Amino acid sequence: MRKLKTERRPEILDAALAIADERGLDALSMRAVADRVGVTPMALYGYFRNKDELLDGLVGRLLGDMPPVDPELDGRERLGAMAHGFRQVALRHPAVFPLMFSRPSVTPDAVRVSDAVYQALLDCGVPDDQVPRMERLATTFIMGWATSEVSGRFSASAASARARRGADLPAHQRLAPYLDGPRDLDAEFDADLADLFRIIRPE
Amino acid sequence: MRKLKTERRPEILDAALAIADERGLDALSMRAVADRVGVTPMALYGYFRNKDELLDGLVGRLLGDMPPVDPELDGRERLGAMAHGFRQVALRHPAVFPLMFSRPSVTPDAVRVSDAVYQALLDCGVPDDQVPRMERLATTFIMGWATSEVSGRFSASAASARARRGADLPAHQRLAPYLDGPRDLDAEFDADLADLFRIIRPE
DNA sequence: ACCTGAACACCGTTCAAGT
DNA sequence: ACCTGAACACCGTTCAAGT
Repeated sequence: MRKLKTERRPEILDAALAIADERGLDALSMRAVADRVGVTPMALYGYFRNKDELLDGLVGRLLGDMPPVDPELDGRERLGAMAHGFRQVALRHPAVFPLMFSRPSVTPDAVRVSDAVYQALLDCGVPDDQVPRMERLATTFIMGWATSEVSGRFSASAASARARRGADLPAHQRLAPYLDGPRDLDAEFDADLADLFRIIRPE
Repeated sequence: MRKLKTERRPEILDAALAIADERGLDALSMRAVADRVGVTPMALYGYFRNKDELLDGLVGRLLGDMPPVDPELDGRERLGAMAHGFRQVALRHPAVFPLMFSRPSVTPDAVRVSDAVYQALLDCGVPDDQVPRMERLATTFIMGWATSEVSGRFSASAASARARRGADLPAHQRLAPYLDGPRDLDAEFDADLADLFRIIRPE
Protein backbone atom coordinates (compact mmCIF):
# COMPACT_ATOMS: atom_id res chain seq x y z
CA MET A 1 0.00 0.00 0.00
CA ARG A 2 2.34 2.65 -1.26
CA LYS A 3 1.92 6.39 -0.76
CA LEU A 4 -0.09 8.25 -3.39
CA LYS A 5 0.89 11.52 -5.04
CA THR A 6 -1.56 14.35 -4.43
CA GLU A 7 -0.39 17.35 -6.42
CA ARG A 8 -2.31 16.74 -9.64
CA ARG A 9 -5.35 15.13 -8.03
CA PRO A 10 -7.56 18.24 -8.43
CA GLU A 11 -6.56 18.52 -12.08
CA ILE A 12 -7.41 14.85 -12.66
CA LEU A 13 -10.76 15.16 -10.88
CA ASP A 14 -11.61 18.24 -12.96
CA ALA A 15 -10.96 16.27 -16.12
CA ALA A 16 -13.03 13.32 -14.88
CA LEU A 17 -15.93 15.55 -13.87
CA ALA A 18 -15.87 17.31 -17.22
CA ILE A 19 -16.04 14.00 -19.09
CA ALA A 20 -18.93 12.76 -16.94
CA ASP A 21 -20.81 16.07 -17.35
CA GLU A 22 -20.30 16.13 -21.12
CA ARG A 23 -20.61 12.49 -22.07
CA GLY A 24 -22.04 10.60 -19.11
CA LEU A 25 -20.76 8.05 -16.65
CA ASP A 26 -20.25 5.31 -19.22
CA ALA A 27 -17.74 7.50 -21.05
CA LEU A 28 -15.74 8.04 -17.86
CA SER A 29 -12.88 5.60 -18.40
CA MET A 30 -9.38 5.82 -16.99
CA ARG A 31 -8.17 6.06 -20.55
CA ALA A 32 -10.47 9.00 -21.32
CA VAL A 33 -9.41 10.85 -18.17
CA ALA A 34 -5.74 10.25 -18.94
CA ASP A 35 -6.21 11.52 -22.50
CA ARG A 36 -7.84 14.70 -21.22
CA VAL A 37 -5.11 15.31 -18.66
CA GLY A 38 -2.46 14.59 -21.27
CA VAL A 39 -0.82 11.56 -19.70
CA THR A 40 -0.80 7.81 -20.11
CA PRO A 41 -3.59 5.87 -18.33
CA MET A 42 -1.01 4.35 -16.01
CA ALA A 43 0.08 7.76 -14.74
CA LEU A 44 -3.30 8.08 -12.98
CA TYR A 45 -2.45 5.14 -10.74
CA GLY A 46 0.13 7.31 -9.03
CA TYR A 47 -2.74 9.48 -7.75
CA PHE A 48 -5.58 7.01 -7.24
CA ARG A 49 -5.18 3.37 -6.31
CA ASN A 50 -7.88 2.40 -8.81
CA LYS A 51 -10.98 3.67 -10.60
CA ASP A 52 -13.18 3.24 -7.52
CA GLU A 53 -10.98 5.66 -5.59
CA LEU A 54 -11.16 8.14 -8.43
CA LEU A 55 -14.98 7.94 -8.27
CA ASP A 56 -14.82 8.47 -4.50
CA GLY A 57 -12.73 11.55 -5.18
CA LEU A 58 -15.40 12.78 -7.56
CA VAL A 59 -18.07 12.51 -4.88
CA GLY A 60 -15.81 14.45 -2.54
CA ARG A 61 -15.42 17.11 -5.20
CA LEU A 62 -19.18 17.48 -5.49
CA LEU A 63 -19.48 18.04 -1.75
CA GLY A 64 -16.72 20.64 -1.96
CA ASP A 65 -18.77 22.39 -4.65
CA MET A 66 -21.77 22.86 -2.37
CA PRO A 67 -22.59 26.57 -2.30
CA PRO A 68 -21.77 28.10 1.10
CA VAL A 69 -24.69 29.12 3.27
CA ASP A 70 -25.17 32.50 4.89
CA PRO A 71 -24.50 31.98 8.62
CA GLU A 72 -26.79 34.92 9.45
CA LEU A 73 -29.85 32.89 8.47
CA ASP A 74 -31.81 30.99 11.10
CA GLY A 75 -31.65 27.19 11.31
CA ARG A 76 -34.65 26.54 9.15
CA GLU A 77 -33.52 28.93 6.43
CA ARG A 78 -30.05 27.38 6.44
CA LEU A 79 -31.54 23.91 6.02
CA GLY A 80 -33.58 25.14 3.08
CA ALA A 81 -30.54 26.78 1.52
CA MET A 82 -28.52 23.59 1.89
CA ALA A 83 -31.32 21.51 0.38
CA HIS A 84 -31.39 23.81 -2.64
CA GLY A 85 -27.60 23.61 -2.76
CA PHE A 86 -27.75 19.80 -3.00
CA ARG A 87 -30.30 20.01 -5.77
CA GLN A 88 -28.21 22.53 -7.69
CA VAL A 89 -25.15 20.34 -7.49
CA ALA A 90 -27.26 17.45 -8.81
CA LEU A 91 -28.59 19.52 -11.72
CA ARG A 92 -25.07 20.65 -12.58
CA HIS A 93 -23.60 17.14 -12.39
CA PRO A 94 -26.46 14.73 -13.12
CA ALA A 95 -24.26 11.80 -14.06
CA VAL A 96 -22.09 11.91 -10.95
CA PHE A 97 -24.58 12.98 -8.27
CA PRO A 98 -26.24 9.56 -7.88
CA LEU A 99 -22.87 8.17 -6.78
CA MET A 100 -23.41 10.04 -3.49
CA PHE A 101 -25.67 7.19 -2.40
CA SER A 102 -23.29 4.38 -3.16
CA ARG A 103 -20.02 6.05 -2.16
CA PRO A 104 -20.40 7.42 1.35
CA SER A 105 -17.80 10.14 1.65
CA VAL A 106 -15.72 10.81 4.72
CA THR A 107 -13.59 13.62 3.30
CA PRO A 108 -13.16 16.89 5.23
CA ASP A 109 -15.71 18.51 2.90
CA ALA A 110 -18.27 15.78 3.60
CA VAL A 111 -17.81 16.14 7.34
CA ARG A 112 -18.09 19.93 7.07
CA VAL A 113 -21.43 19.57 5.26
CA SER A 114 -22.68 17.15 7.94
CA ASP A 115 -21.65 19.56 10.64
CA ALA A 116 -23.58 22.40 9.02
CA VAL A 117 -26.70 20.22 8.83
CA TYR A 118 -26.30 19.13 12.46
CA GLN A 119 -25.93 22.74 13.56
CA ALA A 120 -28.99 23.84 11.61
CA LEU A 121 -31.07 21.04 13.14
CA LEU A 122 -29.88 22.00 16.62
CA ASP A 123 -30.83 25.62 15.88
CA CYS A 124 -34.28 24.39 14.85
CA GLY A 125 -34.69 22.99 18.34
CA VAL A 126 -34.28 19.31 17.52
CA PRO A 127 -33.21 17.48 20.70
CA ASP A 128 -29.54 16.42 20.65
CA ASP A 129 -30.31 12.70 20.65
CA GLN A 130 -32.61 13.06 17.63
CA VAL A 131 -30.25 15.12 15.48
CA PRO A 132 -28.30 12.26 13.87
CA ARG A 133 -31.48 10.47 12.81
CA MET A 134 -33.00 13.69 11.49
CA GLU A 135 -29.83 14.39 9.54
CA ARG A 136 -30.06 10.97 7.89
CA LEU A 137 -33.77 11.43 7.25
CA ALA A 138 -33.35 14.86 5.67
CA THR A 139 -30.27 14.13 3.56
CA THR A 140 -31.73 10.81 2.41
CA PHE A 141 -34.88 12.50 1.21
CA ILE A 142 -33.07 15.39 -0.44
CA MET A 143 -30.48 13.19 -2.16
CA GLY A 144 -33.19 10.75 -3.21
CA TRP A 145 -35.27 13.55 -4.66
CA ALA A 146 -32.36 15.09 -6.56
CA THR A 147 -31.26 11.67 -7.81
CA SER A 148 -34.80 10.92 -8.99
CA GLU A 149 -34.99 14.24 -10.78
CA VAL A 150 -31.69 13.90 -12.63
CA SER A 151 -32.22 10.21 -13.42
CA GLY A 152 -35.56 10.71 -15.11
CA ARG A 153 -37.73 9.09 -12.45
CA PHE A 154 -39.80 12.30 -12.21
CA SER A 155 -39.81 13.04 -15.93
CA ALA A 156 -43.02 13.98 -17.73
CA SER A 157 -42.48 11.23 -20.27
CA ALA A 158 -42.23 8.52 -17.60
CA ALA A 159 -45.34 9.95 -15.94
CA SER A 160 -47.45 9.85 -19.08
CA ALA A 161 -46.23 6.35 -19.91
CA ARG A 162 -47.34 5.21 -16.45
CA ALA A 163 -50.64 7.08 -16.78
CA ARG A 164 -51.33 5.28 -20.06
CA ARG A 165 -50.33 1.86 -18.79
CA GLY A 166 -52.34 2.18 -15.58
CA ALA A 167 -55.49 3.42 -17.27
CA ASP A 168 -57.56 0.44 -16.12
CA LEU A 169 -56.35 0.29 -12.52
CA PRO A 170 -58.75 1.83 -9.99
CA ALA A 171 -56.60 4.49 -8.34
CA HIS A 172 -55.00 5.49 -11.64
CA GLN A 173 -58.47 5.95 -13.08
CA ARG A 174 -59.65 8.15 -10.23
CA LEU A 175 -56.46 10.21 -10.29
CA ALA A 176 -56.23 10.48 -14.08
CA PRO A 177 -56.71 14.29 -14.07
CA TYR A 178 -53.59 14.68 -11.91
CA LEU A 179 -51.26 12.07 -13.37
CA ASP A 180 -50.32 13.44 -16.75
CA GLY A 181 -50.41 17.22 -16.40
CA PRO A 182 -47.54 19.69 -16.65
CA ARG A 183 -45.00 19.43 -13.84
CA ASP A 184 -43.32 22.16 -11.84
CA LEU A 185 -40.47 20.39 -10.07
CA ASP A 186 -39.23 23.63 -8.48
CA ALA A 187 -42.57 24.12 -6.76
CA GLU A 188 -42.86 20.46 -5.79
CA PHE A 189 -39.40 20.49 -4.20
CA ASP A 190 -40.39 23.52 -2.13
CA ALA A 191 -43.69 21.95 -1.10
CA ASP A 192 -41.86 18.79 -0.03
CA LEU A 193 -39.34 20.80 1.96
CA ALA A 194 -42.17 22.60 3.74
CA ASP A 195 -43.63 19.21 4.68
CA LEU A 196 -40.21 17.97 5.76
CA PHE A 197 -39.92 20.89 8.17
CA ARG A 198 -43.13 19.75 9.81
CA ILE A 199 -41.31 16.55 10.76
CA ILE A 200 -38.18 18.33 11.91
CA ARG A 201 -39.95 20.94 13.95
CA PRO A 202 -43.28 19.66 15.28
CA GLU A 203 -45.21 22.75 16.32
CA MET B 1 -35.98 -2.48 -34.51
CA ARG B 2 -36.78 -6.15 -34.80
CA LYS B 3 -39.13 -8.10 -32.56
CA LEU B 4 -37.59 -9.66 -29.44
CA LYS B 5 -38.15 -13.19 -28.21
CA THR B 6 -39.76 -13.41 -24.79
CA GLU B 7 -39.92 -17.06 -23.80
CA ARG B 8 -36.62 -17.36 -21.98
CA ARG B 9 -36.57 -13.82 -20.59
CA PRO B 10 -37.52 -14.90 -17.05
CA GLU B 11 -34.82 -17.57 -17.09
CA ILE B 12 -32.23 -15.02 -18.23
CA LEU B 13 -33.30 -12.48 -15.60
CA ASP B 14 -33.08 -15.15 -12.90
CA ALA B 15 -29.54 -15.90 -13.92
CA ALA B 16 -28.62 -12.21 -14.00
CA LEU B 17 -30.15 -11.57 -10.57
CA ALA B 18 -28.34 -14.57 -9.10
CA ILE B 19 -25.00 -13.30 -10.40
CA ALA B 20 -25.62 -9.79 -9.04
CA ASP B 21 -26.71 -11.17 -5.65
CA GLU B 22 -23.73 -13.49 -5.38
CA ARG B 23 -20.93 -11.46 -6.89
CA GLY B 24 -22.11 -7.86 -7.24
CA LEU B 25 -23.03 -5.57 -10.10
CA ASP B 26 -19.51 -5.43 -11.52
CA ALA B 27 -19.59 -9.18 -12.11
CA LEU B 28 -22.86 -8.89 -14.04
CA SER B 29 -21.59 -9.12 -17.62
CA MET B 30 -23.46 -10.37 -20.65
CA ARG B 31 -20.87 -13.09 -20.88
CA ALA B 32 -21.40 -14.20 -17.28
CA VAL B 33 -25.19 -14.28 -17.73
CA ALA B 34 -24.86 -16.27 -20.95
CA ASP B 35 -22.53 -18.73 -19.26
CA ARG B 36 -24.99 -19.28 -16.45
CA VAL B 37 -27.90 -19.75 -18.83
CA GLY B 38 -25.81 -22.10 -20.94
CA VAL B 39 -25.78 -20.15 -24.19
CA THR B 40 -23.43 -17.94 -26.14
CA PRO B 41 -23.38 -14.23 -25.18
CA MET B 42 -24.91 -13.37 -28.52
CA ALA B 43 -27.98 -15.50 -27.84
CA LEU B 44 -29.04 -12.95 -25.18
CA TYR B 45 -29.44 -10.30 -27.84
CA GLY B 46 -32.46 -12.17 -29.12
CA TYR B 47 -34.20 -11.38 -25.81
CA PHE B 48 -32.81 -7.96 -24.87
CA ARG B 49 -31.70 -5.30 -27.28
CA ASN B 50 -28.64 -4.56 -25.13
CA LYS B 51 -27.32 -4.69 -21.59
CA ASP B 52 -29.27 -1.60 -20.52
CA GLU B 53 -32.53 -3.33 -21.40
CA LEU B 54 -31.48 -6.38 -19.42
CA LEU B 55 -30.88 -4.12 -16.39
CA ASP B 56 -34.30 -2.53 -16.91
CA GLY B 57 -35.74 -6.02 -16.89
CA LEU B 58 -33.97 -6.68 -13.61
CA VAL B 59 -35.60 -3.64 -12.00
CA GLY B 60 -38.95 -4.87 -13.25
CA ARG B 61 -38.25 -8.25 -11.68
CA LEU B 62 -37.56 -6.63 -8.32
CA LEU B 63 -40.90 -4.85 -8.43
CA GLY B 64 -42.58 -8.12 -9.28
CA ASP B 65 -40.95 -9.63 -6.18
CA MET B 66 -42.55 -7.11 -3.85
CA PRO B 67 -44.46 -9.07 -1.21
CA PRO B 68 -48.23 -8.69 -1.66
CA VAL B 69 -50.06 -6.63 0.92
CA ASP B 70 -53.14 -7.74 2.84
CA PRO B 71 -56.06 -5.76 1.36
CA GLU B 72 -57.93 -6.01 4.68
CA LEU B 73 -55.50 -3.58 6.30
CA ASP B 74 -56.33 0.11 6.45
CA GLY B 75 -54.50 2.64 4.27
CA ARG B 76 -51.86 3.50 6.77
CA GLU B 77 -51.07 -0.12 7.60
CA ARG B 78 -50.86 -0.95 3.90
CA LEU B 79 -48.40 1.90 3.34
CA GLY B 80 -46.28 0.62 6.21
CA ALA B 81 -46.37 -2.92 4.83
CA MET B 82 -45.33 -1.70 1.38
CA ALA B 83 -42.49 0.34 2.87
CA HIS B 84 -41.19 -2.73 4.67
CA GLY B 85 -41.63 -4.70 1.45
CA PHE B 86 -39.39 -2.25 -0.41
CA ARG B 87 -36.78 -2.50 2.29
CA GLN B 88 -36.90 -6.29 2.25
CA VAL B 89 -36.41 -6.39 -1.50
CA ALA B 90 -33.41 -4.08 -1.06
CA LEU B 91 -31.88 -6.27 1.64
CA ARG B 92 -32.36 -9.35 -0.52
CA HIS B 93 -30.91 -7.73 -3.64
CA PRO B 94 -28.53 -5.03 -2.42
CA ALA B 95 -26.56 -4.78 -5.65
CA VAL B 96 -29.56 -4.35 -7.92
CA PHE B 97 -31.92 -2.29 -5.76
CA PRO B 98 -30.14 1.06 -6.28
CA LEU B 99 -30.89 0.74 -10.00
CA MET B 100 -34.51 1.57 -9.13
CA PHE B 101 -33.50 5.22 -8.97
CA SER B 102 -31.77 5.38 -12.30
CA ARG B 103 -34.04 3.06 -14.29
CA PRO B 104 -37.63 4.28 -13.86
CA SER B 105 -39.75 1.26 -14.62
CA VAL B 106 -43.02 1.33 -16.53
CA THR B 107 -43.71 -2.39 -16.55
CA PRO B 108 -47.13 -3.75 -15.48
CA ASP B 109 -45.62 -4.70 -12.10
CA ALA B 110 -44.32 -1.16 -11.57
CA VAL B 111 -47.69 0.36 -12.40
CA ARG B 112 -49.44 -2.11 -10.12
CA VAL B 113 -47.17 -1.06 -7.22
CA SER B 114 -47.88 2.62 -7.93
CA ASP B 115 -51.60 1.93 -7.97
CA ALA B 116 -51.43 0.23 -4.59
CA VAL B 117 -49.58 3.23 -3.13
CA TYR B 118 -52.07 5.66 -4.67
CA GLN B 119 -54.98 3.69 -3.24
CA ALA B 120 -53.41 3.55 0.22
CA LEU B 121 -52.84 7.32 0.17
CA LEU B 122 -56.43 7.90 -0.90
CA ASP B 123 -57.60 5.66 1.94
CA CYS B 124 -55.50 7.75 4.33
CA GLY B 125 -57.56 10.76 3.32
CA VAL B 126 -54.98 12.52 1.16
CA PRO B 127 -56.83 14.84 -1.26
CA ASP B 128 -56.83 13.55 -4.86
CA ASP B 129 -54.72 16.39 -6.20
CA GLN B 130 -52.02 15.78 -3.57
CA VAL B 131 -51.75 12.01 -4.06
CA PRO B 132 -49.21 11.98 -6.92
CA ARG B 133 -46.85 14.30 -5.05
CA MET B 134 -47.21 12.28 -1.85
CA GLU B 135 -46.53 9.08 -3.77
CA ARG B 136 -43.30 10.59 -5.12
CA LEU B 137 -42.36 11.93 -1.68
CA ALA B 138 -42.96 8.60 0.08
CA THR B 139 -41.36 6.31 -2.51
CA THR B 140 -38.39 8.66 -2.85
CA PHE B 141 -37.75 8.59 0.86
CA ILE B 142 -38.23 4.84 1.19
CA MET B 143 -36.09 4.00 -1.83
CA GLY B 144 -33.44 6.48 -0.71
CA TRP B 145 -33.39 4.98 2.75
CA ALA B 146 -33.14 1.41 1.50
CA THR B 147 -30.46 2.40 -1.01
CA SER B 148 -28.48 4.14 1.72
CA GLU B 149 -28.73 1.10 3.95
CA VAL B 150 -27.58 -1.42 1.36
CA SER B 151 -24.88 0.86 -0.03
CA GLY B 152 -23.17 1.41 3.30
CA ARG B 153 -24.14 5.06 3.76
CA PHE B 154 -25.68 4.20 7.15
CA SER B 155 -23.00 1.75 8.21
CA ALA B 156 -21.47 1.88 11.66
CA SER B 157 -17.98 2.04 10.21
CA ALA B 158 -18.80 5.11 8.08
CA ALA B 159 -20.38 6.71 11.14
CA SER B 160 -17.39 6.25 13.38
CA ALA B 161 -15.03 7.42 10.65
CA ARG B 162 -17.09 10.61 10.36
CA ALA B 163 -17.26 10.99 14.13
CA ARG B 164 -13.47 10.79 14.33
CA ARG B 165 -12.87 13.17 11.43
CA GLY B 166 -15.33 15.76 12.70
CA ALA B 167 -14.07 15.72 16.28
CA ASP B 168 -13.08 19.40 16.18
CA LEU B 169 -16.20 20.77 14.51
CA PRO B 170 -18.70 22.39 16.88
CA ALA B 171 -21.84 20.37 16.23
CA HIS B 172 -19.93 17.09 16.01
CA GLN B 173 -18.40 17.88 19.38
CA ARG B 174 -21.71 18.57 21.03
CA LEU B 175 -23.32 15.50 19.49
CA ALA B 176 -20.37 13.18 20.13
CA PRO B 177 -22.33 10.94 22.55
CA TYR B 178 -24.86 10.18 19.80
CA LEU B 179 -22.64 9.86 16.73
CA ASP B 180 -20.74 6.65 17.29
CA GLY B 181 -23.02 4.41 19.30
CA PRO B 182 -24.66 1.13 18.28
CA ARG B 183 -27.28 1.42 15.55
CA ASP B 184 -30.66 -0.18 15.26
CA LEU B 185 -31.68 0.40 11.66
CA ASP B 186 -34.94 -1.54 12.08
CA ALA B 187 -36.04 0.85 14.81
CA GLU B 188 -34.85 3.91 12.92
CA PHE B 189 -36.78 2.90 9.81
CA ASP B 190 -39.95 2.54 11.88
CA ALA B 191 -39.39 5.89 13.58
CA ASP B 192 -38.89 7.55 10.21
CA LEU B 193 -42.05 5.94 8.84
CA ALA B 194 -43.99 7.22 11.83
CA ASP B 195 -42.70 10.73 11.08
CA LEU B 196 -43.52 10.28 7.40
CA PHE B 197 -47.14 9.51 8.30
CA ARG B 198 -47.35 12.84 10.07
CA ILE B 199 -46.72 14.46 6.68
CA ILE B 200 -49.15 12.25 4.84
CA ARG B 201 -51.95 12.58 7.34
CA PRO B 202 -51.76 15.88 9.18
CA GLU B 203 -53.94 15.48 12.27
C1' DA C 1 10.16 11.21 -8.61
C1' DC C 2 7.20 10.70 -12.18
C1' DC C 3 5.79 8.69 -16.30
C1' DT C 4 5.53 5.28 -20.37
C1' DG C 5 4.95 0.77 -23.25
C1' DA C 6 3.61 -3.49 -23.75
C1' DA C 7 0.79 -6.97 -22.25
C1' DC C 8 -3.18 -9.60 -19.89
C1' DA C 9 -7.66 -10.76 -19.04
C1' DC C 10 -11.54 -8.96 -19.66
C1' DC C 11 -15.85 -6.03 -21.76
C1' DG C 12 -20.43 -4.95 -25.11
C1' DT C 13 -21.77 -5.55 -29.59
C1' DT C 14 -21.92 -6.32 -35.02
C1' DC C 15 -22.07 -9.35 -38.71
C1' DA C 16 -22.28 -13.41 -41.21
C1' DA C 17 -22.95 -18.14 -40.87
C1' DG C 18 -24.84 -22.52 -39.05
C1' DT C 19 -28.83 -25.91 -37.88
C1' DA D 1 -36.59 -19.87 -35.40
C1' DC D 2 -32.87 -19.88 -32.62
C1' DC D 3 -28.14 -20.02 -31.79
C1' DT D 4 -22.91 -19.82 -32.68
C1' DG D 5 -18.00 -18.11 -34.10
C1' DA D 6 -15.08 -14.86 -35.16
C1' DA D 7 -13.98 -10.27 -34.94
C1' DC D 8 -13.84 -5.16 -33.48
C1' DA D 9 -13.17 -1.56 -30.55
C1' DC D 10 -12.99 -0.95 -26.30
C1' DC D 11 -12.07 -1.71 -20.77
C1' DG D 12 -9.10 -1.74 -15.81
C1' DT D 13 -4.85 -3.02 -14.21
C1' DT D 14 0.09 -5.34 -13.59
C1' DC D 15 4.78 -5.23 -14.41
C1' DA D 16 9.05 -3.79 -15.95
C1' DA D 17 11.43 -0.15 -17.98
C1' DG D 18 12.60 4.67 -19.07
C1' DT D 19 14.13 9.66 -17.78
